[in-house]
Amino acid sequence: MIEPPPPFSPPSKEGEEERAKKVGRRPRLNPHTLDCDPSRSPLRTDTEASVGRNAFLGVEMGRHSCCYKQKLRKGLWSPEEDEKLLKHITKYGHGCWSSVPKQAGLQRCGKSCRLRWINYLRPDLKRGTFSQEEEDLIIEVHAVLGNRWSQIAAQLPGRTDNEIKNFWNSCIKKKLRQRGIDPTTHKPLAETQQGGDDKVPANGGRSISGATDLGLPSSAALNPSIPKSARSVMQMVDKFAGESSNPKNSATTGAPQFLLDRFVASQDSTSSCRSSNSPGFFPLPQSSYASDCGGNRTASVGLAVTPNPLLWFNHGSQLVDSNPEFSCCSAMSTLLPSASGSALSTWMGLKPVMDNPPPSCAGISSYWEAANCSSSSGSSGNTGGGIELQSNSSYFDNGIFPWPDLPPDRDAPIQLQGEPEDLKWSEYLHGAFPASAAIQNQSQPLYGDIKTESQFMVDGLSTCYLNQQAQQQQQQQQQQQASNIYGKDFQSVSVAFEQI
DNA sequence: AAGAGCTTCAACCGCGGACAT
DNA sequence: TATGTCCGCGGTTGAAGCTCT
Repeated sequence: MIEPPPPFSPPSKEGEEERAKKVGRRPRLNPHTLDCDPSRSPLRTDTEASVGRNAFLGVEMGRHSCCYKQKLRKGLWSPEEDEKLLKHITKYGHGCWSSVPKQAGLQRCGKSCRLRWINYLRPDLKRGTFSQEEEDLIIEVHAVLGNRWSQIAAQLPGRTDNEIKNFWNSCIKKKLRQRGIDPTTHKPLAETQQGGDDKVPANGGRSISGATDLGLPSSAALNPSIPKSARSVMQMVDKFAGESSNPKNSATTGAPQFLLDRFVASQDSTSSCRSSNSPGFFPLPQSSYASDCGGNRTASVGLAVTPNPLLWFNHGSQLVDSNPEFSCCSAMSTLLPSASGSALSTWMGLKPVMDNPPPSCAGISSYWEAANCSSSSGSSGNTGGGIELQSNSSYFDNGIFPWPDLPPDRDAPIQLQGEPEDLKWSEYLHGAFPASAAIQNQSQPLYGDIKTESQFMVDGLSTCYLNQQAQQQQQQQQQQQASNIYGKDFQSVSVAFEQI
């Protein structure tokens, strides 16, 4: 039984209002999807796009190749365009993006369609303000990943890289500076200014040095007495070094070293805190960002804030198996439980493998895969780590999204903070775009190789924000999903992993 | 009331990687 | 191996809306 996607939450006016309220302004009126009443719209209508970036453009330097063939629209999307794209992708999946506009009857390039879908129309998008937990998580993950927005976004279900990037640039940066923290280095501004280089740390762009933060020697990673599991981390670091040579990754060059430092530190100093089957706990300094974020918050996820001076990450230990190499990966997942899927697999070139993930790690395992799925759902496989959710006749034979048959809880959007403004997909189908309702009964794929969007990411990290009971329920669901959806992939990847 | 300046964020641009031929 | 195509990512742009004077 394939789980249906989460209910579609179209961009909601209330969400915008909430966001606007937070930033102290009136809600921005977006006539495209927030409100289709053009009388409210200060923006141009579909036929008014004649100036600036909203104009029809012909061939232009730098345009994507698919844009050369015909005059294509640019600029803001009209409600009609949105509806066309939404209907098309909902019905057929996006397949090859370059063919989407043609198939959907849009005068857009595939790239633009992809962007619109990913950033605005995707059913699993969460709208509204960023919660404090999300904000903290962004900061923490940014400290490790740098400006890898897509990977950061993978840690925040329902958020897009663009959204996070904008949020970072417009809000978080400012906040951090106000707190005396350099948003680039995540170090105190005074320190970075003294160093004379407030943009790029002297260690080659390392955002955070765990050893430094902990007052530990960064050379600890080179300690010959470190256990095998830590050495395998070093191997991963070595592997990462290749990637870090890429200038684009310079901002995060030190992340694995940072992980390694902490791993070693944990091996050295936390033995009394370790469980028998856990390779290590990772002490992290108290988030310096949490100071004015309402001190009582206690997040249940690794990269979140805690009132304690040190964060101790315990992933439940059942994830760890007897294979020290794997244990090492598990340890990494402990440190970065949410980053493990996309980030770590990218860093390390490894994928987590569990043939039969135990309940305790079902959420993680499904997340790992789901994160990749999410981040590369539109990919043609070039990420190497993602699992493509190819369209399957079984998906379509019964209708793409058979939500009317869902039990009530299936219709409840998974929300971090509870956002009542989020419309349910079924409501949406009968609301903003009534014509879309017919989609449910139409289901002949156009392509032989369609990447349907009907399987959006399993909401792995959201468990961090749910209460424990809901968390357990969701983990069970995720386990079920993981075993159902990715069972074959687990098996195949498992074989591959054994060869490592 | 007007407009300058600022903020927000949707969308574009260009690059690099993966893949096909 | 070379070339072309496609995709995804991160940086940037600029319109819309807000605040301040």
